[in-house]
Amino acid sequence: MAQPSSAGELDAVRLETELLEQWKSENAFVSSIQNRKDGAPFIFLEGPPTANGKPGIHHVVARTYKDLVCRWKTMEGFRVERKGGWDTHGLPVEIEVQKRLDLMSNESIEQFGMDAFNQACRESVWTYEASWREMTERMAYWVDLDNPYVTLDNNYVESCWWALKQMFDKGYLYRGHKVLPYCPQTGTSYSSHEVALGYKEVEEPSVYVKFKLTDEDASILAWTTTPWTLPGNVGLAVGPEVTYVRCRVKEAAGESWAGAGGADVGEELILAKDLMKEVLRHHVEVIEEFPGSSLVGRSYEPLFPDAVPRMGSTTAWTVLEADWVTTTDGTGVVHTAVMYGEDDYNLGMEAGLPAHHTVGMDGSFLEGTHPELDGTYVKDCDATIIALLSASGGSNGKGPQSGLLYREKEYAHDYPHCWRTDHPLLYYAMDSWFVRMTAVKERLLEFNDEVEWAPDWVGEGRFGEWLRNVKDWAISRERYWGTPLPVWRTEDGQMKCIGSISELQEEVANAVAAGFENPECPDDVDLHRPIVDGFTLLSDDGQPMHREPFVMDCWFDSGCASFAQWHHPFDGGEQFDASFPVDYICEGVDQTRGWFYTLLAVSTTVFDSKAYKRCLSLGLILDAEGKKMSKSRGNIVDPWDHFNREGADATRWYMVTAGAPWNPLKFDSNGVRETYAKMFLTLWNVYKFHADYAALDGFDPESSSSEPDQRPELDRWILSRLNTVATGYHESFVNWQFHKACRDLEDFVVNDLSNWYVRRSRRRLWDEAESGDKLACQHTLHEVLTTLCRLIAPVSPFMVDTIHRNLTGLAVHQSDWPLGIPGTIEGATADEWDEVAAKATATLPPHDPALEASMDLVRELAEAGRRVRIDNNRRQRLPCSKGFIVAGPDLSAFHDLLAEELNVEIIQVENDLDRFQRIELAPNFRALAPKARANVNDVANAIKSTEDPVGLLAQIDAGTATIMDILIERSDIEVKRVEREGFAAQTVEVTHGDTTSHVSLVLDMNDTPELLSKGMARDITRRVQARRKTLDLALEATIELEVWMENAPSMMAADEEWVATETRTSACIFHQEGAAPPAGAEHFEVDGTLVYFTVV
RNA sequence: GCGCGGGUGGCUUAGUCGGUUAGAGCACCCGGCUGAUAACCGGGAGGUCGCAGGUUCAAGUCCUGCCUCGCGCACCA
Repeated sequence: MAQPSSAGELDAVRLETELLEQWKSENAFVSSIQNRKDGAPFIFLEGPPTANGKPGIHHVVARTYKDLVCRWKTMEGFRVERKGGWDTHGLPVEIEVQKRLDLMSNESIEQFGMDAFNQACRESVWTYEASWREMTERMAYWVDLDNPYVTLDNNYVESCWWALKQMFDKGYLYRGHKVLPYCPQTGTSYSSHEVALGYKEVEEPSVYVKFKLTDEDASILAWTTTPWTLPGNVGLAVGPEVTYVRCRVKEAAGESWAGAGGADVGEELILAKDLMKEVLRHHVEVIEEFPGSSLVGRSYEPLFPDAVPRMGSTTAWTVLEADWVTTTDGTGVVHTAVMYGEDDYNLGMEAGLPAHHTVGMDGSFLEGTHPELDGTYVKDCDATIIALLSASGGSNGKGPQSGLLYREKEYAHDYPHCWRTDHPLLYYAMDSWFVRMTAVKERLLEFNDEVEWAPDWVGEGRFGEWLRNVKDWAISRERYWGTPLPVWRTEDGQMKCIGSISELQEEVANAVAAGFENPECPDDVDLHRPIVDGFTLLSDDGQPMHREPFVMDCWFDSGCASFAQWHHPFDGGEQFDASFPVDYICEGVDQTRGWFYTLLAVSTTVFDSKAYKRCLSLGLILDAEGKKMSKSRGNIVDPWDHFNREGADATRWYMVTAGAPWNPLKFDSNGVRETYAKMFLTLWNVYKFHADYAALDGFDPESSSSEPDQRPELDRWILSRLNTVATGYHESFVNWQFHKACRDLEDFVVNDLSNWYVRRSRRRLWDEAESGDKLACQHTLHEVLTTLCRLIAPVSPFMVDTIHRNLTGLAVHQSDWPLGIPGTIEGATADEWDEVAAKATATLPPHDPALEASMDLVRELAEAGRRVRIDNNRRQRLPCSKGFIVAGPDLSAFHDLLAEELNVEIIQVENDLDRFQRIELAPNFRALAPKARANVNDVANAIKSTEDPVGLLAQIDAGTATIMDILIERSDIEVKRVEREGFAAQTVEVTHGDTTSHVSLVLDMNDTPELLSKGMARDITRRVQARRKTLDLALEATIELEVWMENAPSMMAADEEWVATETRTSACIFHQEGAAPPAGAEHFEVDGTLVYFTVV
């Protein structure tokens, strides 16, 4: 049944695309889960991507890490359901549509019709869905895209509403103001991400303004870069610890005064002491110094008396203290306009300043601010404001003769601009809804502590830092396309939060009964705007309630994914209970403040629980130059470039081995190429070697057997290596060190398996007769390859499936993890690796560390042999009569192998170490340093450079060795044995546990006629073989060979015979020395011998 | 500005508790080996381990400051 067929040449792309078809027809993904239907659940939650952009290689990276963990856990016996998801709301979608329909302001959207606009958004979301699906399938990310959760679905929205109502009922939801960057042209406020897109350096007038104290003839100086906020001024902030001075102007300013403003001689000004030089342009005398705290409470004249009503505030137009005030720029006094700065707003709320707008949503001054300003766009008012302040007496008529402006100064700084219209943004206090995250801060921190973060510093550091500074979450957006905020409100502020469709229907019915007209509210009412805006509800005291006209931050949507994907609590109770909190999530580190946070924020406020147990936070993907990949930079790598060239296996393997998952990955296309050539081509060729012979011989692993402990050392060695590598691989997986796991495994495939085991085993399979040795090799290859396939499968799922199927008849993705399947054990949980259960089900071959160590040494000696030959100018094919192994462990089991590798007639063990070796002494600094202290270097040099190491060692052993009055003991030194000069030898160091020994290899360089003949035979053979290859002859084809030689050693008959058989000749003639070769004969020269030959 | 993570030959990177010759891969050069694959083996060239101080007998590794890149936060009068 499981008899392998031979493997063809590798065409990775074809292999993968054919396999995709097969998976599809077999429904392989679904059956891989059904296969584990009785397994313990391992819950993965997909972070929903937005499908309104084309997927790039960076998405492939994230999906690889998601996929590999899910596949790995499935193989371990867990049931790993993977529901796909789509994030479909939010500003990015709206902007995309606005661009397409050329609707660049809210006004134009409303003219166009919110209904139609939202419909366009709804459709736009799926623009690239097909691309995503194709990418996802091609890269073999197994996720259920046929039943995904979609944030715009009514069910999903209803769950979000329910969640919000939980918060509302717990008192976490409130209505307030937030100062946001706002574009009056588009009527839109922006998230910080969008603001970051639009920073531009601009030069603007900044002004130093005098605020005249009411109770004395002095003014406090304050600075601002936004003169338009001055009419809104209601306070001045000073640092309580900062030192301020009051100073008097002594003489008029000089000629160099530039711009408006000024001060009268004798006028008194107050500002931070540190900033006098920076700010003042007059000669002044300091009258007094005092801390900021003594200014607090002083009141001053409003600059624009009518602009802001007092509204009962006792603190308006007084000096306030704020610890964030610094003296790095300005005057050390911060002008505070409550509605137009975040600090200002917070301070204003704290101190009870009037919260009153002087600027409308259209960006122009409101009526009543000042006759010369009213109705004008604020950014056009700089000159007017400066002129008003500069007038004698100033804008309020209560200032000094010189006016209220002290100075103006051009100021260059970065300022946010609307990235769509290029207009400067205004920081503007807007009505907004908040979730009181500050109330649950301690819980957030506790839950975060329970999460296993990879890497841990993201949890403790970046995310922990964020949580420690948590602010209330502004969840409302004045937008159209999103989950509507389900809060209805009366004009006098009574509120209702609706948590379900049925509740909405009930409330609508009540309202209708009370006589308020309402549209129909069927079971499948669309929960989007503008439908929901149409409902008028009834307050408890009979007033009409209208919906707060906001949609929610789309991050709120995705933050609800853990339960909204099941339509909890309306449906899917079981699924939810069984899958919350989830076991594993994985996204880019840029989600720290995004999804990682909102998931936790929602679960904490709604369920008082964490949302996920493990979180893998991935590093950013950079291009080959180290620049972040982004659409705007145009440096996005198209994954298909690689899918269509090296294939998804190589692409995925490359991404995992290129670095730790959390490190930034510089995506290098050459790296994918290299991975393909090294890892996958090598693996394929090993497989091909096995499969071709297995097919030829009709090898069937089930109908023959070969006891592992009966197999040759080489087999037992590779099996033991496999055990070691697999164990380490698994260990690294558990520790999230996927890169390390895969690098080590790759090294195993290339070095141990291909370059040693297969190379050393080739001849074993040439045997045409059925031999125990051949069977041993075939069983070994079978075991190694199938185990490798299962280890590699989670990372690169294609080629290994093909191999595994051909060797075993079974799909690799239905098979078990070689280290055990604890997930299938009753009572298992996904929370930790069950050692006992794993051990009971593991299928690894026996581990033999001693054998591995011996083989290591053998390989080192083989390499040493090649080095010896190069140093001594002896070609590799010319045999040596003897090779001596000096010291070291018993390697007699490998002597034959070594003799072949070293091309020597016989290996001998030399017991007289001193015949080929001498000793060297080296200091052991760790032991020596505490004794010798500052003299350690001198002592060390004395030990190193001793003329007579043997004598010194004898003294040390006798306890009589002192250097610089320090008794040198055996533990203070290391004894190294190295080869003696004058021998063709190399010494290698062997570490066995914590002891090191030195083994030398010595080659006998003397020639004999037999050796020369043998060597020549090998050179001829090799040339003829190369010729056969260039002639593209079949392996079993025979040739007729003729050879002519000049200045050759005399050839032994046995060697001529050997050449004849090795090169598969039907006729072979060695001509006498002196016979002339034909003109076209191929020829080569080796060690002074000229050889000609013809192949027919 | 604050926080986190980096900076090691041309490129990508490893480097444990501080231990005296900083290790690999790619690319390059020379040589070898090969019915062994786009492979392999040996050798070579290429490194002020970001800079400057400090601790130490000894620093890529620990400390301080600075430069620089990335990310995040705060963006401020």
